[in-house]
Amino acid sequence: MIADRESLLVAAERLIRERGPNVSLDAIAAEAGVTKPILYRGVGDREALVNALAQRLTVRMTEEVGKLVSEASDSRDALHRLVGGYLKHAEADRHLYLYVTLNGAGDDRVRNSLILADGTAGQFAEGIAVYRTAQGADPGVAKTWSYGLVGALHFVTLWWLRDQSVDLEQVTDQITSLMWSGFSPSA
Amino acid sequence: MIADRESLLVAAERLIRERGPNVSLDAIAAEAGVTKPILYRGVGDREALVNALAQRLTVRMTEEVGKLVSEASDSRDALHRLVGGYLKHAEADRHLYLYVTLNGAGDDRVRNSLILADGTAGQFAEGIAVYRTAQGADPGVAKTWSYGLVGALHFVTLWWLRDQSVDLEQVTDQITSLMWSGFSPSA
DNA sequence: GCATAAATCTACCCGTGGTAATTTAATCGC
DNA sequence: GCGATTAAATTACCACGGGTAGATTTATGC
Repeated sequence: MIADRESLLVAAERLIRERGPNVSLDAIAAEAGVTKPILYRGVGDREALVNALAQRLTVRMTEEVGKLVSEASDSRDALHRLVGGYLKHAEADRHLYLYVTLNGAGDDRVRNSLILADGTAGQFAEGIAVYRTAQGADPGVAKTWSYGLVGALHFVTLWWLRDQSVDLEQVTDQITSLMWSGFSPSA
Repeated sequence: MIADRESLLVAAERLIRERGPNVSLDAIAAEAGVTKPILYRGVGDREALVNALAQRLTVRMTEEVGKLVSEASDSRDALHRLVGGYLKHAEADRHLYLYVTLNGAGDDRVRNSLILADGTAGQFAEGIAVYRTAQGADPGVAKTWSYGLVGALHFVTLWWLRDQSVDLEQVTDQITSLMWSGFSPSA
């Protein structure tokens, strides 16, 4: 079995989907039909692996959610589709989503725990800046807002994946409402 | 040196503040002047320790932030004070904040990563439900919103602690604006 | 003062990330 | 085709952290 970077990452994704987010590097290497040092040569250490998987997950989610959003009738509907798409994808790929997002154990805990967020927030920030500029509003909030939105989405996702106490549509509506209109009673 | 639960937790907090969030249970036990099994007898396993520290941190933050909020002139000002107080406390106690919030490595990653959030979100949810009811709005959003707000606050905090690229007041204003008025251009 | 009981500590096990040393495979020269 | 050299992989190991059983000390009762 060949061991280029791509096949290693594919094997990692396959194993995580199948066995859950608690898989060792040994197990991943074995799944790829190689041993640990080869995995290291191909993708680097654990943090590098998580980074790579995060990037791939981000690309897929962005692609899928982007398609949904592009068919939206207006901005609020776009946000609604984004939220729903995010939740749906996280649920469908929950093990991988958890593997990528929950990795606070390294030396630099903050860095690790923001691995997925950094990528996602970057995309958000761009969109927000453009949108705000078009609205004649201050685009300086983009960075802060993007982390806030990603954080909100992420925590609601974790909570929802764990408890599943409400259905997808309801959560989507609720969180969309919060993000769009905020907490103020005017809405 | 005595080794009741309280002194063990105090020692843990002291060591984490001093040495950062990457401290072992061995080191914590040593700081308390005892050994690991005693630490286990007093507070339980690692998850129990994190839980206990999370609860203590939550109590302190709630107390401090609650005082600030109680002096607010209106609801929006209350939210603004809450956000600012949260960020300030997280910065002042950053190591402990990181230790408590970034613990996704156990068997149940989701559970661990929501340890602080569950407590905080619970408090939020109560307040939200009351507030919404008073406004004649649906209080059913409380649970979802509370996780969303905590997530937003948490991620902005992590990002801000890491980068410190904007000052506290600015971030506070920005995230308050997002939470209060939302993403919609009407604000 | 001695035996028993209760507390603590030392020593160990296991799993995981990361790497060095050993072995296997492949290439080159003849 | 065959031996020597080089490149590749594998095995074996180390370090470290969480968790616990067994050895040791300290305290209590007679």
